[in-house]
Amino acid sequence: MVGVRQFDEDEVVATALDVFWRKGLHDATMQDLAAATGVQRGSLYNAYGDKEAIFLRAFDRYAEQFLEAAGNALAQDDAATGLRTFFDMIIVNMTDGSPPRGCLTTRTALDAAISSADVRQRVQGVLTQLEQLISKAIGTAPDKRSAADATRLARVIVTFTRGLAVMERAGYSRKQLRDLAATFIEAVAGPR
Amino acid sequence: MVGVRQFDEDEVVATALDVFWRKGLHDATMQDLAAATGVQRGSLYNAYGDKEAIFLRAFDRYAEQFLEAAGNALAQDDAATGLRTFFDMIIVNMTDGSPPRGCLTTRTALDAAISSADVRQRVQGVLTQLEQLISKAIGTAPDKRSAADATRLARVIVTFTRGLAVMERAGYSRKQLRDLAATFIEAVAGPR
DNA sequence: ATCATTCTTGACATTATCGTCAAGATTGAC
DNA sequence: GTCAATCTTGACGATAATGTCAAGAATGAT
Repeated sequence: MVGVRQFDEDEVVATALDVFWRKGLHDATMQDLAAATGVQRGSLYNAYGDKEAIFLRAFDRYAEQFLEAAGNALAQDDAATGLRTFFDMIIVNMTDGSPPRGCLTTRTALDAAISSADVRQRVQGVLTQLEQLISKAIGTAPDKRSAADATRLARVIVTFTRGLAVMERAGYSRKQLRDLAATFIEAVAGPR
Repeated sequence: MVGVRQFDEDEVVATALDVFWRKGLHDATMQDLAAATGVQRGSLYNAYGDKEAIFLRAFDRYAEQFLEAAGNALAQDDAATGLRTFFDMIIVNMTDGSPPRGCLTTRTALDAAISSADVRQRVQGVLTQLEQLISKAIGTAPDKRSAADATRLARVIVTFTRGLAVMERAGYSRKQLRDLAATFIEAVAGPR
């Protein structure tokens, strides 16, 4: 390698993630990314090709962090406790920052119609993996749910987390989201 | 009135609704609206002011239709049957068209960060009214749920419908959404 | 120390959208 | 039939974003 890259790629991707999280894939511009990272537009084009390529890297980083956090939260002896911890985690995740950034996966999913197949695939990937994590967590509960039931219920839970993300965008507070999650858990996992 | 408007306002708003539903507030352009309605851009500006004003009219139309349909669906003797009919309705609503248009309220909510207070208010209005419709429907169920419980549960149900809208955008089919809704209803309203 | 390679920079061309406006067309009222 | 008010039309200017490129800067390899 001769003319060497003048910026730290990891740092750029991390900063880009922050920009995309706050503005969304569609609304974040290359100028936004250039300003936030301190790397000129031309250099970003040279290094990555286009905006979407940067987004994919940033999103992969996000997905990895998110799924790891979800897995950790769900890893409790008691499945119900795991679910509560998990919901706490995702609610903090989407209400963090000022103003709150919301859920990047959900925001990206809603842009799906105008996004590439690559982007859609990443979104589906996160949802599928999340479903599997949840299914595994509730499937190993002491009350021995059937595998089929666990899968179906896990998908319902994933769907509800998406609903929370929408409610957050609609203006619901962290406290209201927690109330919602508590009611949901009680209704779904409680009486059994 | 002297120089009279050359187009049918109702028709224009209806067509605009279709455009916004397919493309979203953000992505639909005045050119799109002009092309779809057959009314020149300049005339639209003259008649309505700007894109958002047209959107608000279209959205009001949508909200009215949607809430009426929801109310009808929920109006069943049995609350559980009402819920099932209601979920059928919203799933058809969001998977209709080719390609499916998704849920306009949800899509608009996700644009909330970049929308005006007026737009945000409409979204909240739809969600609030929907919550009240549902609360009323399940609150009058024979098993005499407490009013507080009905409100909380209604909000959970609204949240789940938002989740379904996201899942639709993520690529889930009408059939998959129906499965999800059935599992949800069974888990929440079934065992009691 | 020099070279060849890669990165960086700033400018450029292109495309798209917005909102405005003056000139012309239309039409209800008289 | 004429008039005045309103609508329509097409062009205009401004702004913003995209992606490309040639010239210059930087640096690892020799």
